Amino acid sequence: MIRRHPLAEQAAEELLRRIGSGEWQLGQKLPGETNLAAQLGVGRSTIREAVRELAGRRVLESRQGSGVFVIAYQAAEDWDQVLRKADITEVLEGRLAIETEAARLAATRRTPADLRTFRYTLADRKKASEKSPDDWYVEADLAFHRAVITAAHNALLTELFDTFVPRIRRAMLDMLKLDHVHRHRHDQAAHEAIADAIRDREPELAAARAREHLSAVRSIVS
Amino acid sequence: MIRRHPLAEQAAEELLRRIGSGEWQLGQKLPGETNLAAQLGVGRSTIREAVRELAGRRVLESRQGSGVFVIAYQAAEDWDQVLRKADITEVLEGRLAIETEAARLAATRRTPADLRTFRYTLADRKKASEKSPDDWYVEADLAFHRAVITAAHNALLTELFDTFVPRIRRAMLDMLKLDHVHRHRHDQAAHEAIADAIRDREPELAAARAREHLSAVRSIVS
DNA sequence: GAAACCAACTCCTCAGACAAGCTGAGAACT
DNA sequence: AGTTCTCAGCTTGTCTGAGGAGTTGGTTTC
Repeated sequence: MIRRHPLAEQAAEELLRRIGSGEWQLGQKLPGETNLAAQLGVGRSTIREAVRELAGRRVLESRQGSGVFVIAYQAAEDWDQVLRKADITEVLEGRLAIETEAARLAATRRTPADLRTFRYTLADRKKASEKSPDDWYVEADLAFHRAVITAAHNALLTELFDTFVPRIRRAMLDMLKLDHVHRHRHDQAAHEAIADAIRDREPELAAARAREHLSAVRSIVS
Repeated sequence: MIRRHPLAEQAAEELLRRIGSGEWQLGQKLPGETNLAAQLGVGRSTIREAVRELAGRRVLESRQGSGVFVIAYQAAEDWDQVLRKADITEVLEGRLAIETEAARLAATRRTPADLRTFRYTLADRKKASEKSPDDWYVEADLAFHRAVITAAHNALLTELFDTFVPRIRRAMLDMLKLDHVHRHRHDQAAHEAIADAIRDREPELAAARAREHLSAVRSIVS
């Protein structure tokens, strides 16, 4: 049998499996390290590393002198993982939800500094849309969109967007390889229109324009 | 309660700090175990546990015979943690974004089964709104809102909502302790109106009603 | 030039020793 | 009796030395 994973990783998986199966309840203590090592047939330091790995994932917590305790039944949703596998259409719909609302909020909360950022990022985006490599263009586009989110002054929305960014970036790069047409034309104008609506404090207009733009993107990929 | 950090945890934090500061770039190799141990003034097994912890958090990856590599600049956002600390107003704005869009999508995608779920959950909610304890009422309310999200048939939005649920639940319970007035009156009607708009395939109406309802909730807490 | 070889690196695992901290039972005290 | 003190025996924390196993890059060999 080929061992693809180190013993410590296998031990961590085994512990996670047993926790999931209800062998140890929430808040309960696991058997001691020496005991576990004997049970799984590995050395004590191997068990320690397995426990440490699950501690990093916030499933276990070890207290010196007391023991190792279960603090969560399952690893917290790894959004990176979820997003990596998610259908790009679903991600775009999530993004649409967040960004539309962010545009609406931004129209009432934007500061002069936000407007300055809009100008800079839009200028960058225009330059990049002309003859830069794809990844520059994508970064410039994302920078503007992030500026819109930031202007909503809601840290939760910003973090949500940042979580989505890697997935969106990959999807955009894939898209650009297939379809170079839509890169130049009305796109820059659509972005400027969103910024204008936010600048003019028009929540509904900003939201509508953001929705329209992202709906267009969604209809390209689906 | 004071909490001492074991050396291995401190070492993990130090490594994370150095990675964040750009000392080692993405994909780059860290110095060897013996080297790092000497640098931080700890034993080799301590370094190994620190690395294992960061591996559990998907920041590092160690390959036997090759070395330890950086695979992410920062630990994936622990959303449980983020939400626990987040301002409830921000969470409600996030929920508003997701749920409004979900209502819109649901109006075009809802199945007969979804409509049945609406009827059941609305009936439960009505019953619970009359004389059940607070936590029943909250669960019944959340069940209906989850049904709306589910009817959008977008797994990402559903997972997003589920991530928010614990935080929303706590906030609702806190709210009900302060203000028992708004529990009965127009609330049930507002929920039924959302369900009706989805049933009648009216995306804009469904979205508007969801927005209105959640805006009302937000204005109560802020 | 290409394949085989090898040495020097890396992480992986184990065992043993001791330190540090917690817990509960019993002794000592009030 | 009730409270506090003490300590033995458990726990995890840390270090070290010894090999095992895999990777890498240079050297030798053909």
